[in-house]
Order: sequence, then C-alpha cells, then structure tokens
Amino acid sequence: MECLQSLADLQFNESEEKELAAYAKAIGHPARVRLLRILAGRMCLGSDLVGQLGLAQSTVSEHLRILREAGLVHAEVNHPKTCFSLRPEAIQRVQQLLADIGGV
Amino acid sequence: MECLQSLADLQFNESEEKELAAYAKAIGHPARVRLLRILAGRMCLGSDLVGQLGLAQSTVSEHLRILREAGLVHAEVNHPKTCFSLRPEAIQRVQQLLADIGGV
DNA sequence: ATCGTTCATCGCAATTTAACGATTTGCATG
DNA sequence: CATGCAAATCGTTAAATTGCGATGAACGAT
Repeated sequence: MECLQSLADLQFNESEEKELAAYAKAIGHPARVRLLRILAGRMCLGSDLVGQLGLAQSTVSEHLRILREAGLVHAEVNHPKTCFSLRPEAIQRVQQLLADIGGV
Repeated sequence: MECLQSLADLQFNESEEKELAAYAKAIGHPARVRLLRILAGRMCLGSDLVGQLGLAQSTVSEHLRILREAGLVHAEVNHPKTCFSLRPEAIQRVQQLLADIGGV
C-alpha cells in the first residue's frame, strides 16, 4: 500500500476552502436545492415559491435569505413583491472549485 | 418585470434534490473541504490527516465518517491503519447535478 | 387614512452539528 | 497472553439549524 507520499509539499488555500464550504453549506438542504432548481428555469418569482415547497412562508423566506447571503440567488424588490433569480456565475464558481479537487 | 412564467410545467425530482443536498451538506465544512483537497493529490493517507488539520483525532475521524457515508471518500483498512482516498466519481456526480441547475 | 398584499424578522422549541477527551475495538507482534 | 497502535465509538457540552406562528414594515390601491 503506497499511502503517504510526501505530505511536505502540501499547501492550503484557506480562503478557497471556506468559500467552497460556504457555498456547499447553503446548497446542502433539499428545500434550497428545490429553490435553485425552480429559479434555474424561470427568470424570477414572487413567493409562489411558498406554494411550491409546502413550507411556511417564514421558512421559505429564511431559505431564500441563506441562498441570497451565499450569493447563489439574487433578489430584486418591486413592492410588495420581490423577484428572485439564480446567479449562474455562483453555480459555475462552485463547479470550478470542485474541479480543483477531483472533478472534470 | 417578467416573473412568474408558467409554474405549471414544473416537476421535481425529489431523489436528485436529496442526493445533491446530501453531497453538499457533506462538503459544507472547511475541515472536510481540506480533507478532500488533501486526498485529491495523494492516493491515500493514514491519520497524518489529524496532523494536517489541527483538530483532535476523534474530530477528524468524525469528519472522515461523514465524507465516507456521503460516498465522497473511500476507506481501506489494513490495520491498525486505514487508507483513505478520494472518489472522483462522486465529485463528478456533484458537478453533473449542479450542471442541471445552472452551471456549464 | 385605511386596508391588503408581500416579504422580512422575531421569539421559540426541537433537532442536529461540531468538537473534545476518554474509552473501546481489532489486529499484530513481542 | 499482554502490549501497543491506529481508528472508531461514546458521552458530553456548546452552538447552529430547522421550522413555525406571530408580528412588523413597506408600499399600492381603495
């Protein structure tokens, strides 16, 4: 078994590690994945999102906040409605960070 | 604002949503991202991983368990050592699931 | 000025996660 | 059979997350 080859040359990029972890954490909930999927197709949505998820309005609002703060979703307020949309650059950034690990 | 175009044709793939969420949840911690990065380069490692993370042995073991149960890492026991390695297919699977959302 | 609509925020309970030290397991070897 | 080692598991504590109902804020329309 040829484990343990040269741990010496290891160097970490802590900020990128945190960046990927933060993105992944935000994605890491089925309701939020569903939100991302909904927002992938249509340009934006009010909280018909609430209807699609079967969760309370306050809960959906919280999930959207998490996605927004992670930079995965953009919100544009009109009033009293808010229009949510996906930020594909963010998804692509996650893919790039994953590629650095072992993806394609 | 052209929101709300046809929510009718929406259909969900709940199992894929849960799959992506589970992967992302496992990745969603800086220590686990670091583990994945270490394992990306070298074939496998004993728990010199403990030394690289600056966390207690039991903590690192727990992070490795989470990565293993998520399918992101493979463990091969010799004894008393265990050899850990990345499962690139899993990373690629995550990338594919992300691509379905809005990636490349 | 009041009402209604939409979304955010607050307060709270229940569950989950993160981290650690201590202990246990499993095998190989003295 | 007793020791030793690496790894897993246990028990605990603190902190974070999830989810909800209730409340609050902002604005358009009546």
